[in-house]
Amino acid sequence: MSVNAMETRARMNRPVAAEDAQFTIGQIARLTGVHAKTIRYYESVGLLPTPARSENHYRRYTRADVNRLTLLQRIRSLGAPLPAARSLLAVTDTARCATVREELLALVDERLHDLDRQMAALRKQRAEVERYQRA
Amino acid sequence: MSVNAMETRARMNRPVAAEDAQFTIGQIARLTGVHAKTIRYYESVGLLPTPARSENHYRRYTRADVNRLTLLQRIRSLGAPLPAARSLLAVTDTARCATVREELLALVDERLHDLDRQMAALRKQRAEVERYQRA
DNA sequence: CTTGACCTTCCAGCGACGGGAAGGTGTATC
DNA sequence: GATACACCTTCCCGTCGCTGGAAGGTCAAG
Repeated sequence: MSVNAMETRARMNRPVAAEDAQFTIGQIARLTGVHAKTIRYYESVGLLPTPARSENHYRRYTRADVNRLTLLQRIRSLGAPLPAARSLLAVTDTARCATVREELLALVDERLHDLDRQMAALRKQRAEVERYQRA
Repeated sequence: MSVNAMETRARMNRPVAAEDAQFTIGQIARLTGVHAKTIRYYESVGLLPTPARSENHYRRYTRADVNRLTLLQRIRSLGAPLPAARSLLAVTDTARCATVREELLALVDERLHDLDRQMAALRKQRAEVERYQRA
């Protein structure tokens, strides 16, 4: 079955308004760039809520799930371990937008700092290696 | 037994010239900053040669082992995976100093490049997060 | 009817160690 | 000599964040 056919079917099975459209796991995988396997894993460790199921037992995801997964993916790309991602996602569930923004900025800045330090150390090593032959 | 006592004993057991002094695993761990566990692991996967043993079955390491381990540790700190480290160490076993130096420099530069790209991506994300609240 | 793309569950393994058990060895101190 | 303690040995299991693969169900198209 093609992606288009799938999306058509999804719409046909449940005639819904655009904002609570449903997606299969493969569809949100393509939408977010996160592998289906990884999505199931995130669910298994409680980072994503257990989704509703269709009659054929397929997972059905909503826009909200897509958003959450997108945010999760970004947090992960900052190098934050899953426990940190978990607590940050917990914040987004309860707190205001500004708080989330601050936490994200803090995470980004911390990571930038970290990379800075790594690069400094590397440049030192580079100089050392350059002296290596002469020594 | 203290470290000093250990070193004393090592010298007493085998009266040797300074350049083929022997070390226990704990001693080279302290010298190189690599955990004893990690050293045993490196040996188990063939990154370090199987060392000689004392009569009490303790591993005995030489200056050469210390050097190799130090190099290995540096390669690892560049983020190279163990297979890459393995092949680079293989180079050091057979090739001339200049070759090793070039390989190391290539590794460092590659890593620096990588970090650069990461930082650029992060700064882009940062800008996005800053716009996040206003949107 | 078959092909093929999806989806499901479950179990195994990766890299690079780290923790901890169970036991041998060495020195220092009582 | 007994004991305490640091060190060493092998062994096997656990970690993190997935990823692969087996074995099977479901759907649409040719």
